[in-house]
Parts: sequence; structure tokens; C-alpha cells
Amino acid sequence: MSSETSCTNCPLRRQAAFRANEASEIAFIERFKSRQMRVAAGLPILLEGERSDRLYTILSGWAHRHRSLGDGRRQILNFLLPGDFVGLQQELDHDAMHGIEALSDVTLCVFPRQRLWHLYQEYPSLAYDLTWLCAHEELIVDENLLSVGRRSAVERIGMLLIHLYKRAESVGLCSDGSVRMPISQQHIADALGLSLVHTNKTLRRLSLLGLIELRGGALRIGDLGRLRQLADYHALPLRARPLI
Amino acid sequence: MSSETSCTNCPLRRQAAFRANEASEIAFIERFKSRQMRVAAGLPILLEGERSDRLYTILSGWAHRHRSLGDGRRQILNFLLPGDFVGLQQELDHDAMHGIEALSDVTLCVFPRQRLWHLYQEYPSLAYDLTWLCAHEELIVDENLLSVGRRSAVERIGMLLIHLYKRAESVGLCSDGSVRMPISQQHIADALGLSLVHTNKTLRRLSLLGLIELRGGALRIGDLGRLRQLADYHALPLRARPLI
DNA sequence: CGTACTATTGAATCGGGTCAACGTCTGTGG
DNA sequence: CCACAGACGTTGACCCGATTCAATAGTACG
Repeated sequence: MSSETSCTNCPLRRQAAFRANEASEIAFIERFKSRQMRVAAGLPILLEGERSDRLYTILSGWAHRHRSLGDGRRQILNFLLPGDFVGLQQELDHDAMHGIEALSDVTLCVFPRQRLWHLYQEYPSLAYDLTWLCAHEELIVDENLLSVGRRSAVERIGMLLIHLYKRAESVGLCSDGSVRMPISQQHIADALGLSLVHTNKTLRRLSLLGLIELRGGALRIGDLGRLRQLADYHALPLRARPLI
Repeated sequence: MSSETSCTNCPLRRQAAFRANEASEIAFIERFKSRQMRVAAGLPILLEGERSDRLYTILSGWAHRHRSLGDGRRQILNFLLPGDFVGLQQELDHDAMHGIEALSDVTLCVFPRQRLWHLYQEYPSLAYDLTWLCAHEELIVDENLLSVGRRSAVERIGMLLIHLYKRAESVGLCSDGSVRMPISQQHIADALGLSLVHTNKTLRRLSLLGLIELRGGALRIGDLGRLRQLADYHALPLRARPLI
């Protein structure tokens, strides 16, 4: 197998955020994986309402998971970063309730859903990991729901930016106190249930207060302490997460 | 084992909503289960921030899962009905990010988290079921997030009432076109990110339009077709769900 | 009966939405 | 090299859905 697709040499495994796996587990993942796939920024990975028998791990790049209403109103449910696993939410014999879209150019590891059952039979530790990943994603959606339901616009944006910064940092995407974030203000608005205009004004306000710097697609947090307090941020565990 | 705690005779298993299990699986569940537990209406099952090593299945009654902010603002994340499984969201060595509270008197099946790993090793089919349940709960939270982020107050309430009605119906809690719902308007407001006052006025409006009847804690849907259209409701799969 | 929780309603207010322009940057083709 | 299109960001004016405050009814229960 080429080094490009070898799970043993997976660049993500070098990140401290992920827990180590047994060699046998990694070997299984390598056999489970059917191929790698690239999706260009802005293109769909999964269409809302589509039926799919694939599972994915994000190897590199950013994406988002979203649902929309009949008239086009759209809600981003969560953002997907390297190491995130997607596809469990949908059932084999049902149309997907959500869509997935690449935010930057994305590389995905593709797994055939048909062989998922085999994983459960042969590698209980990996099955356990999958459940963990699913539960953890739910925590993230929970958090976003709390924001959208109960936080003010400033708090929501503060929250989301800290959250994304921390997550990106945990998978090694932070350099020099700054993270490249391939998301537009429209994406932030769609994730937080705000209008584009109000999102812009609020971001502006946070910038002027010196709490954040968001320029040229890169985010730097100016005053983490104050921002954290403002947004009532509570960290989720980001270490020792499984990687499949 | 007394018939009260026998999983083979579990009253929920008589409901068509749940998929049948092998006798061996049920026997395992019965051994996995440490005890049964009753919690009175209004009391906590799990406190936000508490550490717990228990997993629960709701055997009867209603509950809700919630998170709150430092200053007391509270968001209900989802409602728990008979057959729902809770506890996976939190990690063994972390404080719970959410709380769980009984809405009515609730009976729970209690499982020791320590033996969860044993389940994964010995009963991959049940492990698979647990992942399914986790993914399904995420779908419900997704849906609620879409509502809170993008639907108007009328749409949100329409959505939630249809959703709860359908779920209750699927586990046999509907009699004569009407469901007993042990939730106050405050709970609806907390679930939908609305104020109590506005929730009341909106409910009133839906009643006057003849779309719903909500009296004495019982909900009847007056015109499902129109309500469904109004709320842009799309059904989640409620059949053949696993029961652990 | 009194206490406490839940529902109801009106009035005033405001956070955020909508509309409408304008600016800025980048890439593209004449 | 410049003209133009298209995507994204910025800003002001106005409006509306939802919040907040406040007061009044039910209803359950000891």
C-alpha cells in the first residue's frame, strides 16, 4: 500500500490529540478503508436527502454538516475537522437528513458501510471508539444548541470562535497563535442562527474590543480570558480521542 | 429474577416500535442491568457537572436532558421517552456536561458503566445497537437545532408538538388520538429557545386556529396535515429501533 | 383558606432581521 | 493594462418578532 494511504503512517496519528491504537487495530482500519477521496472547497460531500453507503474520516481540510428547510433556510449543525468521523447519523436504508459540504479542499478516507458490522464483530475496541466519536459529536451539537437557544449574538460568536480555535489547535492547525479558518461570515451566521448582517456587525464589535482578530481567513484570539468569560465557554475534552 | 425486572417480559418489548432481540441478547441485558430505579417528577436523575458511572434506559415516564449557562439560562436539549438510552454522552472520567431531570415519575433501568466494555466484547450486536441509539439521539438534537436556529416561534412549537406526539405514539402512549404530556409551557420554552410569555401566546394562537388542543396535560393534534406543512416537519425513523 | 405553581394577557421595549447601498479584492478576458 | 463580474465584507435606516415587565386568573394541595 502506498504511503499516502497507509493508516500506520497517517499524519493525524502524530498529533497528541489522538489516542494510540494497537498495530492490529490500525491494520484492520487499513483494510476497512476502501479509498481516499478529494473534494474541492465548496462542493458537497453528501447531499441532503441522498442515500449513501459510505462512511468518512476527514483526513485534512474543513467541512460542515447542515440541514435546511423547504424554503432554503439553512442551519449548520457542526463543523468537521481532521479526525472527525461522519456517516453514522444516517441509516443504511434511509435518505440522509443532513448534507455535508467541503469548506476547504478536503481529503477523506472512505469506508464501506456494509463492512461496519464486521468491525463490530472483530474489533470491539474500534466499535467502542466509534460510539465514543458519535457521542462526542453529539456533545458538540448540544453545545451549539445551547448557544443558539440561549446565548446572545456576541456570546454565540465568542463561543464558536473559541471552540473552533481550540479544536483546530488540538489537531495541529495552529501556528503562531493563529489558525487559518476557511469559513465566511455567512457560515458563521448559518451555524449560529443569526443573519449575515448582524453577524458582521457583531464580529466587527469583537474586533474593535480587541478580543479577536479575523483577517484574511485567519483567526487570532486577542484576549482569551475575557472572551471565554464573555461567552461562558466550558471546554470539551479534546485529548485522547479515538481516530478511525 | 422477579417479573418486574425481567427484560424478557419487558413491557416495552411488546411495542412494535422496537426490533426483536435474540434470547441470548436479552439474557445478557438482564445480567448487565444492575437494578431498577424510580425518580419522582421534577427531581434530577443526573446533575449537570456531576460525575456518574451509570447508564440508564427509560422504562417508563418522561424526562429531559438539558444544559445551562452560568447565569441560569437553561436549554433543554431533548426529551427522553420510554426506550431512550442515556449516559453515553459523558465520559467516565469527566463531569457530565448535561443534566437529566424527570418530567413525570420515571422508572429507569440502571447499568454499570464499568461493564460496558464487556458488552462490546461479547455482544457486538448490542454494541451496534448502542451506537445506533447514540446516532439517533444526535439526529433528534440536530432537528431541534434546526428549529431553534431557523424556524419561527409558530413553526418551532408546531414542530416540537408533532415530534413529541409521534414519538409518544410510537411507544404506545397515545390513546384515542391524545397523548398525556407531562410538560409545562416553561419546558416548551426552554426546549425551543423562546420566552415563556411568547410560548404561551403562540400556543394560544395554534389552539385558536384549531391546529392543536393542549388541555390538562394532554395533547391532541387537530389538523396534522396543516400543522405538518406549517412546521415543515419531516419524520425521523421511529420503527425497528433497538432497545437495550 | 393560603401557598405555590402554572397559565393568560396587555404594554412597552429591544435585539436582531430585512432592505439597500457601497466598498474591496480577485480572477478573467478583451 | 484595464474593464468587468462575482464573491465577500461593511454600514446605515427602518421594522418586527420576541423579550421583559407587570398584573390577573386558574388549579392543586396541605
